[in-house]
Amino acid sequence: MTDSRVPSGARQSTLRATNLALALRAVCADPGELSRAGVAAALGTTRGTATRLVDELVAGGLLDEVERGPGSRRGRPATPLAPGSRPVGLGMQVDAGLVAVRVLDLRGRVLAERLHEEDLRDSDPVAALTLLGGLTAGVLASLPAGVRVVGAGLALPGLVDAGRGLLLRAPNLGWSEVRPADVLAGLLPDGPVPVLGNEADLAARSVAERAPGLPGPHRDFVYLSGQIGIGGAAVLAGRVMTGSSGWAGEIGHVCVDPDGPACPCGSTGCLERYAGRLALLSAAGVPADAGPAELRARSRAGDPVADRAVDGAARALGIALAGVVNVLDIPTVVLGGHLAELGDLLCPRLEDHLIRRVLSARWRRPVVTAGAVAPAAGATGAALGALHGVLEDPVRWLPAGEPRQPW
Amino acid sequence: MTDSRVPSGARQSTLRATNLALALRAVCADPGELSRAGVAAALGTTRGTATRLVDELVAGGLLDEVERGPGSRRGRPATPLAPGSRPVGLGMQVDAGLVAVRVLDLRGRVLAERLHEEDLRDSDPVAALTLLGGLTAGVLASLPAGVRVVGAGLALPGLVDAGRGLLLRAPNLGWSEVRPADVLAGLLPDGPVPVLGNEADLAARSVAERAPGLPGPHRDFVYLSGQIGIGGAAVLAGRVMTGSSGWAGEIGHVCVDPDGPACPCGSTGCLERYAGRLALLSAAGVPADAGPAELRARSRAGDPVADRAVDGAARALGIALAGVVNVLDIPTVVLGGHLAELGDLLCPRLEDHLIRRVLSARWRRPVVTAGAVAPAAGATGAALGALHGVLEDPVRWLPAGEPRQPW
DNA sequence: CGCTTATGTTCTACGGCAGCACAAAAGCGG
DNA sequence: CCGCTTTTGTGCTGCCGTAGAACATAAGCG
Repeated sequence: MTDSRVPSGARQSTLRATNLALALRAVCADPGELSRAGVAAALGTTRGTATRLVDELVAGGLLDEVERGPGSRRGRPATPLAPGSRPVGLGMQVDAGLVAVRVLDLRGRVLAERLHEEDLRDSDPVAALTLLGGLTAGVLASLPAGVRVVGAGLALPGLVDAGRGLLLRAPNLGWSEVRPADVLAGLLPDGPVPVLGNEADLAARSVAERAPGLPGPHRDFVYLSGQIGIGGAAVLAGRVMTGSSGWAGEIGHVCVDPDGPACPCGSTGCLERYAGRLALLSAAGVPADAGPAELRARSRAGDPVADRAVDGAARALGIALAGVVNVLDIPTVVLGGHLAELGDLLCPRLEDHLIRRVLSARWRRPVVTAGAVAPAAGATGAALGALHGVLEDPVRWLPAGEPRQPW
Repeated sequence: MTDSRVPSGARQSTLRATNLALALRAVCADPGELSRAGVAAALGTTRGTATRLVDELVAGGLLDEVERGPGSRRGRPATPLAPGSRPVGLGMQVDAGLVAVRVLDLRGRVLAERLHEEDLRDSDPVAALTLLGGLTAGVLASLPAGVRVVGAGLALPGLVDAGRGLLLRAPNLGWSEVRPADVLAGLLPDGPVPVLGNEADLAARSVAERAPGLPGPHRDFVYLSGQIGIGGAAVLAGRVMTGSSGWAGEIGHVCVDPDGPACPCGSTGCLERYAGRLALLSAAGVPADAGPAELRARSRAGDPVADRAVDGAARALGIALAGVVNVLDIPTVVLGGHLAELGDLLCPRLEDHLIRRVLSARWRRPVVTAGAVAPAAGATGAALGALHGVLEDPVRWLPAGEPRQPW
């Protein structure tokens, strides 16, 4: 007997499951544009087969037949399909500055949300999670009848062990070895246990897709989440690379200068010491509570101290990101959080650094853009992640779907 | 009309193709250990189905029925299966110091090889490739009758555009915009066009698997190829991450010290300036033609200059690798080339640096090991890559297999 | 108002796997 | 030595899912 892992063989039912998933994904990638015939064309099957698949998905609520627009082509009019509106995903987030809950449906529409700003640095985990639980209970109670929560996710700014549902360490919250489900369980109605995820990974996911299966503006990019620290995530072919334990993306602790200042993490010259929110504001002489907007205003007004601080951050970001791009070959960078707020100042300078330091820049020019400045992007990503369970295995969510393997 | 890419739907023949591939992979992962019944168990199918699949693969030469050993269990003795010995992959390599050709079969056995050492720095591409073509023609002519070359690969130390068959730039060879197939085509018998690949990526592949589908000692690791420069590759779940254009892994040009020496690449303080073969030897005061073995001997004999050079290289490698591990979460490093030769000196020091600088080291300790010091690992990886085509789509290589889509 | 065109549905045919029964080839025990 | 047990390998039938084609449906067009 050996330990080699070979996935189990495909049977007839696998075929149906695969095609159901493909049909669903095809509609999700093109909401409202595809009919049964369109699905058939997209999958390369006959219309007969597509009809069978779509009918089953419609019956299970995973697809909706929607009203057709005023399009007037020849022939029998098609019945446009859209992702079902009943399955919804629950996304939650706890960050150093806010607690957030957001509910999305398969079309990426926000059905309900609640944000609560509060300084949670060095906070008590139980208190903060109790607050989150209360917000979540309220949001869930406000949902229209008939929706079905298919999954839940919780974005946290730290190292997470998703398998065991354990937050190992979140420096900016001051939390260690916290198991959020223990606190949330008592506050929420019976439902899916939230899957833990890293805030930057999930925020990146919200950039990679606008709705489950609906690609966003970029498919391959490095995301930089400027919170108090600097998190990151690499997205390749629309998939967030989480590494072998889910701890990938700690760009904030890439060494930018070995002789630089010490970092609480034990290393020296970490990127965060130069481009983290607090480090950047203090280098610019901007009070911490004034925020990046003030820094941006001062720099644009010609304040040399502020501008030098931005320069320093751009240089540090350039060194770290050049390393990342050299190693990963993903020459597109999307800035988030406070870095996005400084986008017009940072992007061109960052591009200059990257062009100089990236080996392949001559053949493919690196591009740096600022992402949308949306609050609690992690919660959106967590909800998207929850909904992805439906796209990956639609059979589980159809009436006849057994919970899992029957034996 | 949209541009969304949804893979085409699965039909009955897809099922068979999938199961053929799974059966083949199961045997490759456990050569000589699985019978038809074992394949059935591995795939979770019935023995009847497994028989059908295996018979087809045996008829096509992709599997062999081998003699059974002296195992004496109860019941009817099984017929052990092994990957077929007729399909072979051709691997070639051009490096700054050698030209190599190697032929592997599906069991990972070397059927033939030829190595030729020569200083090819700033060489003429046509001359070098003509030399390679001659070696290859000789190797192919020496192959036993009945083998079938299923693919070919060429490992090159530089940036490669595999899609267009173009070597963009190989600094240490002094080559730019070279199309090797143009030279090789006239020298080789009609056969598969060699697929270009980066030397480090392919060397990493030869660490990741000992034969096609047979996992090597590590599944997740960062490989560092110490040639004249320093190439690298990240392997996750046994798959080499080549990035969006295939240019990933340029660890040699990660910035280790922004105030460090200028690099011909345009950046400053690149890792190669500290730990590249020539930089390291010259810092240690060892003549370039003496090589890493001499450096190792001096350091172990207590030569302070040599030891300080090793320290400097370890420090630079530590800074760069800590960044890579922080970003990718792959806390296993395998050293190759001249770095492997210095393994006993470098590994412990490198681990110390990583433990200090890697954020997740507390939960998962980074490990640095030296890989086997095998010459022309890139050629082996190229041959493995060529053979992988068989594992991915066995139907193409079976008698009834049409070239591709019939329409 | 009939023709054209595209969509959606229904029916039969075919291919592939599951499940079962059975044949084959060994060891075990009297 | 022979029958029993055990495991492997091979047929056979039935079920399931898709392909392909014919047909029904619902529009626009002249």
